[in-house]
Amino acid sequence: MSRSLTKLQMQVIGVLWERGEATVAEVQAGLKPNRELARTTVATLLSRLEEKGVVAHRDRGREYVYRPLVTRVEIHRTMVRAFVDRVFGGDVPTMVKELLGSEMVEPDDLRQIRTLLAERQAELDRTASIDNEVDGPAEDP
Amino acid sequence: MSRSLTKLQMQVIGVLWERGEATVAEVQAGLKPNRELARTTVATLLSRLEEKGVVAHRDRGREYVYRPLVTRVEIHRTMVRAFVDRVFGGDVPTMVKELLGSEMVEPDDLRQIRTLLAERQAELDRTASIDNEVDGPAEDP
DNA sequence: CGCAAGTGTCTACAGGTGTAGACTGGCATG
DNA sequence: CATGCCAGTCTACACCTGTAGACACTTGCG
Repeated sequence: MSRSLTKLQMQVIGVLWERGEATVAEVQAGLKPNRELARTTVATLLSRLEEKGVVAHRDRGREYVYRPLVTRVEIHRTMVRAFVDRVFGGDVPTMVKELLGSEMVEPDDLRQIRTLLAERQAELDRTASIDNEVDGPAEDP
Repeated sequence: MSRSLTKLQMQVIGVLWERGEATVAEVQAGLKPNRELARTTVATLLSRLEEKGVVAHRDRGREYVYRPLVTRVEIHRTMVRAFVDRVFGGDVPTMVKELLGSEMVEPDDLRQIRTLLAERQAELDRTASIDNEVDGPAEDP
């Protein structure tokens, strides 16, 4: 479950993530700044997302109130993984390399990324040292 | 030029990248380990890639020899950019965060990424200091 | 010379996506 | 009660992608 979503689908479920839940009209309004879509179009999109199992609705009077069934982070992870597999054969460092070369990373981004990386590394180091007790020494001289 | 490619399209052009150029039959053979596709299917795929402008062919006797018109790195960059825009609204740090949280990054990957990052930062720092010398406080000469 | 083998072309179809009009039924208001 | 607004449903259509069969043409081989 929780397949990859297209840009438009992301925008639609994005409105739901922002608000917690929303009617078709509210989603349509929430999309407004970016796209002008007919109400029925939004309804179709939501129905299809429901078929895919990523959103659900409940009745409220004569209208439906949709809510997301998957979190943003879940979708993100699924999609990043699929993307890296698809395009880079699962090779994350290569992807990072292209990313850094693509002129879409600002110095400030870089700082943030380094921080994240340090955190993640600390985490892994902790795990690794626990592993070492069981596993024996690593290959690093 | 050089839109995003699907997984299958990546595999097809991947054969061309590997070999420099190839006939339909060669591409079909090159795909073999992964997918069994009819010759006409491969031919269709190549024609469509040609329409998109990412490959071209020349005649050699009665067969076509296809070659890539874009490099792997170009495609990678285009696709990473499109992906980050589509899924993360262009927010690279967020993507990296999800990436690191997605359990697909090994300690060794982490080391490589940190190195890349350091290099890139050094590069940006150089550029920044040059800018400062020329640019000073305001941006208008 | 005639035919098999190999090659490109055309056409087709199913499934997904973006987009929306036409249709239907209920509810509020005059 | 009648009428129109508003919400959901159905149907449709164009375009992209994956897949491939039916055809036509060329050429090497017997």
